[in-house]
Amino acid sequence: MSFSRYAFSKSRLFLVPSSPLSFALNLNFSSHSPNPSNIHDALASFNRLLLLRPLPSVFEFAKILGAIVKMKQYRTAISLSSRAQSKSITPSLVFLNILINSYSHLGQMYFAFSVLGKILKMGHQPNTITLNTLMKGLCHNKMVGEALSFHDELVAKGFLFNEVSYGTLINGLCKAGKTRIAIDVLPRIERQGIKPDIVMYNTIIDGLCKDGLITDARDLCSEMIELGISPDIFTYSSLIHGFCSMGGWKEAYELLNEMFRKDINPNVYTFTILVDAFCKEGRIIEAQAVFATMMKCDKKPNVVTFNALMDGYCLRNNVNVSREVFNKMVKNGLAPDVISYSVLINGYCKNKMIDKAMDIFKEMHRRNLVPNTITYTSLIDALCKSGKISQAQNFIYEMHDRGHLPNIITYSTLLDALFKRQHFDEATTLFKKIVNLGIQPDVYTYTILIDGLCKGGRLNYARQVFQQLLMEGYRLNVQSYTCMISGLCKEGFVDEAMTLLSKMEENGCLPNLVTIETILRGLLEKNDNDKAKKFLLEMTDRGLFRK
DNA sequence: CTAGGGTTAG
Repeated sequence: MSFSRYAFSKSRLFLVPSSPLSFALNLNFSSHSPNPSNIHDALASFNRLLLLRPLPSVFEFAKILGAIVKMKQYRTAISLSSRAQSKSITPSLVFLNILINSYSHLGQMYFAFSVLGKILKMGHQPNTITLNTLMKGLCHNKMVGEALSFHDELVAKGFLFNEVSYGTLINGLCKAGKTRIAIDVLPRIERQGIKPDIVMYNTIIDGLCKDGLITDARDLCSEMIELGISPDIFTYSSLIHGFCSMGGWKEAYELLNEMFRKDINPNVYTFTILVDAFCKEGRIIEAQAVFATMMKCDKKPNVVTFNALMDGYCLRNNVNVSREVFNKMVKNGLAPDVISYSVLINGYCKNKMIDKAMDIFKEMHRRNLVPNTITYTSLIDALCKSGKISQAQNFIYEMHDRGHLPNIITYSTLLDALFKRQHFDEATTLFKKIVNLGIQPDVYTYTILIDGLCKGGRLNYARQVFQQLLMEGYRLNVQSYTCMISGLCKEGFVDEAMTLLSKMEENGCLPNLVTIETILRGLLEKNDNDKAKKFLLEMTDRGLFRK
């Protein structure tokens, strides 16, 4: 795909959204801060500049725009830039680069590229920052392939990229789940005389950790060290995160000690990773201890830290304490975000306190926070589970209206609800609808489907789906296999269930206690007591009852 | 005054 049509598009396409009312002339002549640190000061400075005669240079305007973008107020940056331009400020390259960044953050890549068009039309030469910003925008908006073609197109025209360019592309690839391709980038850029640096290595190390390939991540880290690049706080945070999420507490602890030895002090990221990891294991006491240590080290917890802790309490069904943590965060001067509210809503929902959840939902509206697909999904799940299907349906409509479309998790929730309420035909129809919408079912969806079909007396249909998935080599998990095994046992096909048990192990999926119990029960129900005894002994010998 | 890496929710 070529981007030339973006780059050379007519400037009439350069439409700017209308200015938000929020900054209706905030003229504050007394505050004379050259580096505004809050949005009101920034707006005031900008307005002041616009009133000066002669008009200050574009440099001054770009400086404020840069500060506004650092505060993530992209819409404001865009509005201000169009106001400056309407007052006959001629935008500089830096000014326009900032604008590209703002559009990219808002997901408006078409406008971002029309700014590139404007740059060319004005006779500016786009610099590496311009192009890197565009590539980053494409990557963040799920267009990594386009970012790569854009890069190739420019290389073909003789443009030279730098370390930041490749750091951007590598990150885009990793975040798109294409870590292997990201790794292949390293030798390729070396041939162009660009040295892989610590950012690129850290990005890939993090990607490998997230793929569960912690050994590969460690190997890559060693490779980096051999090249004379020492791991930094980013490297350690990613590796510690990787180990924690796989239960490798010993290794995580060793890495932490290694950090201390090297005088690399944990920061808010490192601490939050630990708080979160302990919370997810249900070890809330340890999470609290990390939190306390963090304060002692004079590292301030941020919203993310508080959110992780709140979720930890919710996971232990302690939604009231979670709410206290929420209040504590506010007392600490932090502003709860969409995730804080979603965690609380989910906590109340899981405890069947839907009214409380709805109160929080309204409160978040009052704070001008916009619920997203995840927030809605929690509510929909709770409503379905308590039989309030029409209310759940209303939320689905609301999601569409607000542009937060249901995703596979939302649909899986609905599918589960329909099966649990034994609306088998509606459930089957919904599954077909999901596929028709082009939404890829995940392993949870398939498990819900197979389980629902089995329990709905449609074993043959379930079998068919399962066979299909096995043939496609789809990575099913222990729950999926166990559902199918359970369905087979219930209809008396215990031999087939045992064949499937071998099959799952062949496919590298170990049975758990539920799987074994299911088969055992199947055998006993058929009065195959000898077989049951033999099976039990075999499983005991293999140590499958430990843990 | 502008560009790349690590933390949270269903």
